[in-house]
Amino acid sequence: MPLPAAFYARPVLEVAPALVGCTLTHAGVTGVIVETEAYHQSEPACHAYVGVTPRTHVLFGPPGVAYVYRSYGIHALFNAVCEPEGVGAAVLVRALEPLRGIDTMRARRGLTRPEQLCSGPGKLTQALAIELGLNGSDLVAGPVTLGPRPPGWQDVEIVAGPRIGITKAPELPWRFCALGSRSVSRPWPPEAAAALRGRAA
DNA sequence: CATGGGATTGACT
DNA sequence: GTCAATCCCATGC
Repeated sequence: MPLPAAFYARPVLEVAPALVGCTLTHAGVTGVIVETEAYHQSEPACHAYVGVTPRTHVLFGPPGVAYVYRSYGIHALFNAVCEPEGVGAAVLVRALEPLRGIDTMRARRGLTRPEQLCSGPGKLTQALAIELGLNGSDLVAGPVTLGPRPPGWQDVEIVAGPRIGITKAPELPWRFCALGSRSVSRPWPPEAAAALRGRAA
């Protein structure tokens, strides 16, 4: 069963870490989310910061809807719209661990190693065949759906750090990663690496 | 209507 | 480490 729309109708800073460990499914393949970032209209790194425009109106619409946009003219980036209707906010999904349909992902990406198939926001949309036409689509009815944490991911440890690749509001620790995953887009913040070293091997 | 800047990736020095 | 590719759209004249 997909996550219900009410899951997304909460503060984006609650939803972003809650989505780590959950599944993302489209076009025959599924991955487990291991990295997310939160974006909110109150801070300038968020596209919704400029208010309602043709580009951002999906962000201000009902929660539980996909926001897909083109980055650097090349890549599609996938977000889940959050907060009640009228508030512009979304969670960017930055990395997955492949779970089902790995050979399909390999064919789409032209790569073999599982940890490289979805280890970045532009990579996972390629592996899942998520394109701009899915902007505004319903994440409960599909075709893109998110599901609850599968077995083995119930108690995933989550670490927070600064967001990646932005120039505005870079200080906010609004990036959330599954501690220990090798499929994240960039290494964890230093504190997280220290936490990893501190645990039993 | 012209311009400039990205929530990135992969190839190359 | 550096850098180009490539396109949508917000902004300003």
